[in-house]
Amino acid sequence: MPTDRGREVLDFLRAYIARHGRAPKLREIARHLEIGSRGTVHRYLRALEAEGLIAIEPARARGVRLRRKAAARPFVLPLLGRIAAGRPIEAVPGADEIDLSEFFVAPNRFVLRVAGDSMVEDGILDGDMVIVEWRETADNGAIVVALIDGQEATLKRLQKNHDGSVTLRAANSTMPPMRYAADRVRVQGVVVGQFRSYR
Amino acid sequence: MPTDRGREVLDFLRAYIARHGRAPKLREIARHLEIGSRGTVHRYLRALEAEGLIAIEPARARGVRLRRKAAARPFVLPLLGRIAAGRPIEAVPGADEIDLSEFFVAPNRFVLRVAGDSMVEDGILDGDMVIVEWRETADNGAIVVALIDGQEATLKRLQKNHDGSVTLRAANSTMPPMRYAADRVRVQGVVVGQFRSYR
DNA sequence: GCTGAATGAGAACAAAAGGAGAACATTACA
DNA sequence: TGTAATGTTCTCCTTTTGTTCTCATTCAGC
Repeated sequence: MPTDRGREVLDFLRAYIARHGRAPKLREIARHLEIGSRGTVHRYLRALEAEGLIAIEPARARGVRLRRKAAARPFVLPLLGRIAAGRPIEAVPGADEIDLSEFFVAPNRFVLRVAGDSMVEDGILDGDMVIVEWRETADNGAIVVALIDGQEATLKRLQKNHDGSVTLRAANSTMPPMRYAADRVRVQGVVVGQFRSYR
Repeated sequence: MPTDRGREVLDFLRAYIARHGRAPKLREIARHLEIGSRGTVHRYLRALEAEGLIAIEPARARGVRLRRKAAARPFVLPLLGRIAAGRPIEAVPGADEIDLSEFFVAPNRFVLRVAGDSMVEDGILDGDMVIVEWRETADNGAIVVALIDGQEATLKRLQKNHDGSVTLRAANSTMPPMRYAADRVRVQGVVVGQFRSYR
């Protein structure tokens, strides 16, 4: 059981690691807790290590790792159920919370803000964010970030044709599908998610 | 686990490759990170290769390849920029990463899975998730979870009328707006976000 | 009073992190 | 083919970081 101050150090470690994905430096911990000396901070870290809450890689910058016992609060929201017009909210059995990090966070992903209405019929509106996984191949029908002639980047549905050519389809009936020779189109990533904020 | 500077090199590699389709030159990395020596940059690349995050084709210009293992940060994804049909990805100045936990997670929020097409014209499709903030009041035009007569829960746009009554509008032209006396409608929450997974 | 735990400051040191630049080999390209 | 650009390998340097000390202060409990 850590002391009061030790617990504050641990709380900050959790918050920092959740936010940045790596441990803070001793100086950052000290500044946040208004401690003037790195030596003092280090004493707390050693105490936390002695209790099995963290592991310290000696002499390494940011060499602190949280152990299972001290795992950060998960990135979850309660999932209340399904909502449909005209009926009460239905509870979803067996799924009472949803881990957003499973949906979104994975290696090699990044976010793009969408400009324009080219995917509006797939529910991707101007200003929405899409989560893209960096990949060079994609399945037929996937929404991809494609680079045409090494210059123009677009968000389109991918269709591979039998003759080897590639058709890129917008989800907007005012925009005709475009067909390209295979070597003109390079897939940069596949859209694996989308989100939007109303604030 | 890369050092601070090594991680910045990796972030730049990811952003550059996603944007240009090929790796940068050492001098480009150096200029972006304000490093004066190519030798220093090369040391970072070798460290990243030793950790299995990238592969280097020896002596080749732009001979860096990202490996799948390249680690992402939990809850934080890089924001590469804006994408629009017919133009390269534009960088967004001053916003190079998005903290999804700040975006979505708050103690008074929950997630609902949407069933049906009542909000399809607002880009909320069947099966999408909406993030709802628990509140009893809402601004005009907000998308709300409303309870009608204490029984039916629906997802609709809210419109407060001058006579005190309330109109709930679906975003679907086949569904007519419905008008209710104020005491029949109770706002349960306001939609603050929406997301979708393509897996 | 006395004691011990908790907390803090700061000095001193070794190692890591970060950088500059020279020198050379190889590649890219007009 | 020849020249500039690029990648690669060094060594030397400064700053930052982690680490280990000692000393001081406060406070609770006996």
